[in-house]
Amino acid sequence: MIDGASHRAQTSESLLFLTDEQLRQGIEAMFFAYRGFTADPDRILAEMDYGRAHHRAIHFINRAPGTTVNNLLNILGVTKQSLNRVLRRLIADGLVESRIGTQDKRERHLHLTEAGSQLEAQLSDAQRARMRAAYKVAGPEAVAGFRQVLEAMMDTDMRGAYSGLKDIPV
Amino acid sequence: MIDGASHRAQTSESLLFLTDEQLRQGIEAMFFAYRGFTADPDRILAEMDYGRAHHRAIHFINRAPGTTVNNLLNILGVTKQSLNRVLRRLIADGLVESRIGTQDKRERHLHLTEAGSQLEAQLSDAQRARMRAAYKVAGPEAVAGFRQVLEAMMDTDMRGAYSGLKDIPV
DNA sequence: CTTGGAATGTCAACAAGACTGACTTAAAAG
DNA sequence: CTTTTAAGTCAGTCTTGTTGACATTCCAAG
Repeated sequence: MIDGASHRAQTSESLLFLTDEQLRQGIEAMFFAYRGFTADPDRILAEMDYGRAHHRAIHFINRAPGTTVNNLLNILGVTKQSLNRVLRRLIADGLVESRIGTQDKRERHLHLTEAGSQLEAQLSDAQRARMRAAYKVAGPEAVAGFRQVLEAMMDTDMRGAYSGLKDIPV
Repeated sequence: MIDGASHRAQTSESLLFLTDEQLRQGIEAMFFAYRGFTADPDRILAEMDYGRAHHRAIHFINRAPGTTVNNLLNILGVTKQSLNRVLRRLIADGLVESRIGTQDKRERHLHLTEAGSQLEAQLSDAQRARMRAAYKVAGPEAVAGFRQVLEAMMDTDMRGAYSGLKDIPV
C-alpha cells in the first residue's frame, strides 16, 4: 500500500460492488435464477415422474460415458445409496445401461441407451434454450463475467470439472 | 438483414459464446456454483437441525419484515402446507413472530425475533462471505455481467423482486 | 497361497421437505 | 346474508437425501 488516500479511494469507489446490499442482491438473484434454470427440465421430468436427481445422473452420464458409479458419486456429491436408487430406476426403465468393468469387475460403467440419449437431448435442449436466451440478452462480455463469478463461487475441487475434459477427475 | 455475409460473420464470430459447448459449460458452472452458494449456510443449519427451507423463510422475513404468509408463499413458490410446517417450527422455536394484522385481521404479519435476527445474521454472514470472495476475485465488471445473466435467466415475474424494494410485489 | 482390508455396489429403513386434497375458522367484501 | 379470501390443519404420497448392514471383488502383506 503506497498511501492511505489511494486505499480510501479504492474502498469508497471501486469496491462499491462489495457492499452488503450488493451482495444481498446477488444472493437473491442467484436464488431466483436457479429456479428459472431448473424450471424447464423440471416440467419435462414431472410428466414422466422423474425428478431432478434423475436429470443430474442422465446429464453426467451423457457427459462422461462409461463413468463409474463412484466417479458419478463424487461429481454429484450424494451418497451412493441415494444415487443407486435413481440409477436402479433409470436402468429398469431402459434409459441407462450398467456394464460390469472388464479390468475391475467391482466397477459398473454407465452408458445412456438410445432412449436415455433421447431424454437427455430433450432435457438439455430445454435448459440450453433458456441459457441461450439469457446469454443473448446479456451479451458476450456479461457471459464472461457470469462464468468468472460462478467459478470463483464454487468449491475449488469442482473448478475444472465442467470445462472441456473427457474424464472428470474428482 | 442487409446481406448474407454480415449474417455469417455474426454467427461465426461474435456469437461464439452461444455454442452448445459454451452453454453446457454454463449449465454445469451454474450447478456447481449453486452447491457452493448453499454449502456454508447448510453447515450452520445442519447443526441446529434446520434445513434450507428454514433459511429461505428466515431470509425473506428479514428482508421484508411484516410480510404476510401469502406474500412469502408467492416469493418462495411452495405450497402453504409446506411453508406452514417450516413456519410452525420457527415460531415454536421463538425465531419468528406471527402478528395478527391490524387492518385485516385475517392476515398474519411475520417478523424475526431477536434470536431469529441473530441466526439470520449468522447465515447471511456466511453466505455473503463466499459471495464477497467470489466478487473480489472476479472484479466489478464480471459482477455486472453475472447479475445481467442471472436476471435474464429468471422468470420475468421475479425480475424486480430482489432489487431495492421494501415490499415484494408478486 | 491365504487372509484381511479397501473399494464397489445393494438392500432396508428413516427423515426432510416438497406435493395434493379436503376441511375449518375468521374476517372482509359483495 | 352469502361469497370470497387468508390462514391454518390433517392426512397421505413422493422424491431424494441420510445411516447402517451386508455382499462381492480386488489387491497386497504376510
